[in-house]
Amino acid sequence: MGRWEPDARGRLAKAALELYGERGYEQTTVAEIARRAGLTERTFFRHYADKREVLFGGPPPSLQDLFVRAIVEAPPATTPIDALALGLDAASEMFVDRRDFARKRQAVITANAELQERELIKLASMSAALADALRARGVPEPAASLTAEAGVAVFKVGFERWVAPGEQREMAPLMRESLDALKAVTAGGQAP
Amino acid sequence: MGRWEPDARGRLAKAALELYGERGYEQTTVAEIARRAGLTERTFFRHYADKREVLFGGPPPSLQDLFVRAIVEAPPATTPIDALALGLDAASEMFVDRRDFARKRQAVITANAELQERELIKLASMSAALADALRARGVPEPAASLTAEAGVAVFKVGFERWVAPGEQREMAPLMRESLDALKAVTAGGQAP
DNA sequence: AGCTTTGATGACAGCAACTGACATCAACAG
DNA sequence: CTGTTGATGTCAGTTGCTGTCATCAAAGCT
Repeated sequence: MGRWEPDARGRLAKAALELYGERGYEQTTVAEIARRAGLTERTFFRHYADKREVLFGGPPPSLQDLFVRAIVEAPPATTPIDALALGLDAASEMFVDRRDFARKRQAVITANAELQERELIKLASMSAALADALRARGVPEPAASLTAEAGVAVFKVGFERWVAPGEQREMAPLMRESLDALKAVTAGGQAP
Repeated sequence: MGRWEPDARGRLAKAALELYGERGYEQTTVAEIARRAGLTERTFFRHYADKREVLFGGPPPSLQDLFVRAIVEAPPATTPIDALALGLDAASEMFVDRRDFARKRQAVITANAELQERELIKLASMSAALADALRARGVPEPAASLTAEAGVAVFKVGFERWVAPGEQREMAPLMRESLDALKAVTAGGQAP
C-alpha cells in the first residue's frame, strides 16, 4: 500500500459534509475537517480552493456539462426553447436516485448564506455556458442570454419543487411543468 | 464642529471606490481604506459588515423597493407579466442620469468574483421579494416564482445592455425590448 | 453651571481563512 | 541502484473580521 491512505479528496468531502451537517458550516473549521480526514489544513486547501468548494466540486461530468451538451447536440432545426427543454431533460437524468443525498446537501446549503452565494455563482456560470451554446447554434443576442437565464430560472424552480419535503414525482416531469408554467406566464400579457 | 470629521460612512465609501478602482479589490486592504478616510480599520467594520458591502449599501430607496412597490400597486386586473413590466419601468427610473456612475461601479464589480457574488445575492433577494409581491396579488406557485425569476433575468440582460460601451438608449426601452425578446423566445416552441 | 448619559471612535488582542516556501519520503522510471 | 516525481507535512505570515474596553465631545438633565 501507499505512503498515505487513498482518496484524500473524498475523505475530506465526507468529513466536511458530516461536520457541516452536525455543527453547521460556520462552526466548523477547516482544521477540524482535515483532522477528521487524517490530514492537515494545508492539504485541504490543496484539494479545494476554499471552505465552500468541498460541497460543490463533485466528480465530472457536471450538471453544466450535461445541460450544455444536450443543447449543442440538439437537431439543427430545434427552436431555442425546445433545445432548452432537452437540456432540462438531460440535467434531470443525473439526479435520478439521488434525491436523498440532494436533500441533505440542500439542507446544509440553505442553512448558510455563504454557501448560497456559491450556489448562485454556479448557476450564473451555467447561464453563461448555456448562452454560449445557444449562440453557437446561431441564436442572436439578447435572445440567447434570455433563453439561458430562463433555463436557469426553470431549473431553479423545478429543483426546489423536486427537493421539497413530501414531493414524490421525478425531476423530469417537474421541470417540464415548470417550463410550461413559464411559457404560460410570459404569454399572459395583454395584446398591444 | 464635532469631535470628528463628519460623514465617516461616506468617506469610507469614497475611499473604497477610489482604491478598488486604482489598485483592484483584492489588492486593497481594509486598513488602507480606513487610513485614506482618516479612520481605523475597526471603524470600517462598524459601518459596513464586510469589505464588499461598501459598494452595495447605497442610500434608500433601493432598487428592490421600487420594483416591488410598482408590482404591489399595479391595478388588480393586471396580469403578472404586465405587472412585471410596470416594475421594470419603475426600476429604470432610478437609473436616469446615472449611467456614468453605474459604468464605473460595474467595471469594479465585473473585475472581481467576490463582488459578483454579492451582486448575485442582491438579485436573488430581489427575486424572492418579487415572488412575495406576486403571491400577494394572488398569483399561485410556481407561476409567482417563475415570473419573479423571469423579471430578474430581464433586468439583468437589460442592465447589461444599458451599461454596454457605446450604448446610448435609455434603460426603459431596453428593458421593454428585453422583455419582448423573452416573450418571443418562450413562445417559440413547437406546438404539442 | 455642574453632572450624567450617550454615541462614535480608537486601541488592542485574538481567531480563522488562506498562501508561499521549503522539507520529507514512498513510489516509480531508467 | 539512483534520480525524479508527487502528495503530504511543517511553519511562518497576511488579512478579513470580531470582542472588549477605553476615550471624550456633545447633548440632555437638575
